[in-house]
Amino acid sequence: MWHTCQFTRHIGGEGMPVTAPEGGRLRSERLRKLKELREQGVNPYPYSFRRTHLAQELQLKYAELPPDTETEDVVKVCGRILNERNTWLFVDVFDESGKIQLFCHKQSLPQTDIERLRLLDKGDFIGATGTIRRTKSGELSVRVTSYEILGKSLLPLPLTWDGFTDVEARYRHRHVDMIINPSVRETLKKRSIAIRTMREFLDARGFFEMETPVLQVEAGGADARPFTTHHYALDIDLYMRIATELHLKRLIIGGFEKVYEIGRIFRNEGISTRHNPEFTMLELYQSYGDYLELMDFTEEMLLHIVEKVCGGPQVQYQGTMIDFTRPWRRVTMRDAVLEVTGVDANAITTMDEARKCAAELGVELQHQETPAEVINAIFEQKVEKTLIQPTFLIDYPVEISPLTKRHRSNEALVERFELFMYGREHANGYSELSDPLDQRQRLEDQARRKAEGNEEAQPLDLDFIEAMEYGMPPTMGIGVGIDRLAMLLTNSPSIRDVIAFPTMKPKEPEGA
RNA sequence: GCGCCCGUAGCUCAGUGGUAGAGCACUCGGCUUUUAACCGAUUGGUCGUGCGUUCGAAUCGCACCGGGCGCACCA
Repeated sequence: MWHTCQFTRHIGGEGMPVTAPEGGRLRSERLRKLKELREQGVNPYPYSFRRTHLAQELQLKYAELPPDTETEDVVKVCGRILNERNTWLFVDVFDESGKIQLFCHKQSLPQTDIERLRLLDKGDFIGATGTIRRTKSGELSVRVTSYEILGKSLLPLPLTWDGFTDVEARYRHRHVDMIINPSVRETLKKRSIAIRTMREFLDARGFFEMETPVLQVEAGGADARPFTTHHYALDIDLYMRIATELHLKRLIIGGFEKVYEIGRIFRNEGISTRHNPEFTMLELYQSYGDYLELMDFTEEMLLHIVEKVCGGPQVQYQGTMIDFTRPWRRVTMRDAVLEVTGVDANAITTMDEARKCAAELGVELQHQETPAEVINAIFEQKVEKTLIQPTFLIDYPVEISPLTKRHRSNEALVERFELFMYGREHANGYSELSDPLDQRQRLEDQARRKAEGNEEAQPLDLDFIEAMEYGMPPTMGIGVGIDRLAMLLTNSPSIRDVIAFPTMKPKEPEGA
């Protein structure tokens, strides 16, 4: 797309020389104005501006000021010009808080300043000094007595009546998207507040935030394909982490009793409205707790965040009310599958029975080796989408949970839950396996399967197993997908909406 | 990885085999000291890229690039 190429060339900054492209007429106009400003001795990129008020502060402070009223209150405001009317008589300036109108009348401004207005463009940053007034038509304004350009823009913003809606252009030029579509900033602000609230919640309970390695020799702790990278000095390939689990548990072994990390995770898998190759996950571990206590803890934490960000225990997501009021439903995997499909996991003991059952339900199978894994596949393909309100699915088969403690009353199960909302997995928690001999056996089993070609089976992390042999307390641990939580809290249909700069494939092939 | 759909001016979109268009934006002019998203004129395009079919391709075919949605994988 030609227009995108132009953006890429000038904003994308892919190391290409910045030359005026063929047809860069709009940009040329602005370069002309920039030159003219400099010739007049005006620095189009000055160093600072000290404002007295944000736009929103003025709107609140003068909310009662009646129309067609002048004051002598002098203020200084600054922001980006996004609209202009009546040949720069009225100028709409936006700062982070909102809009304030500038009133640039020749009675208040020197002639040179009036003439210089024609060198401004929509998109420029401006700082203005003047008195507060409300116009006849009711718009709160600053009657400008002096102004200065704070940053000249060279590229035109898509400030048209039709808006800026091209999805690809919006994601590739997110800074433009944020300027044109304020909801983008609102969404990212809510995400930020959610994460801040989460930190405050955990810090208030005595947790320590930790930072564990991103670059790893073996990427363990989850079932996923990792990214590979290379360290030149050591001349070794390294993996980007797919989870923080194993290192955080080593911190538990090392004597920390409450730790968490809110960190970027990298998984080399498909991209969709619910998956970005890099995403953010909270993982937390607490000694001496089990998965039952952890479910209570999770309810409390997420409810707190929802109330803080959304003002109540309920959120409207894509037309569906999600209610976080405690307690949340807890259902075993066996019961959930039984309810939806009529299949009783306990009645299926052989792979032949399991395969037949899956085929009847139209469930596709891949690496499944045991009936339990087939039941899990049936759950994922048939039951998961039905879990709309917050639901803890509990008691998973041992085969698919190599890091989880066996169920206290059933050897074939583990003490694990996953939290589902709107048919999507949002969190995964369990009573952490702390028996080193059991752990070694289960990871060896995973390693065998990896060797047999299952790329998502977990590797054998000998450092981790050795650490556990020094002794590990009973521990509860959970991972929470921050991006998906942010989607729910902001009613965002795509994960890309809650990520400032989502992963995009380059427009041109490498080396082109 | 698979399926369906999309890519035309800075933005939003028409045009589906016969001279590349509209609105907004930009530039110039007009009018105007309280709203101009006005009026007039101008300007602006390798029609995503390439190869074909054809007298003639934005339009039809094939391949490729990029994107959206759904499926799969997962969080």
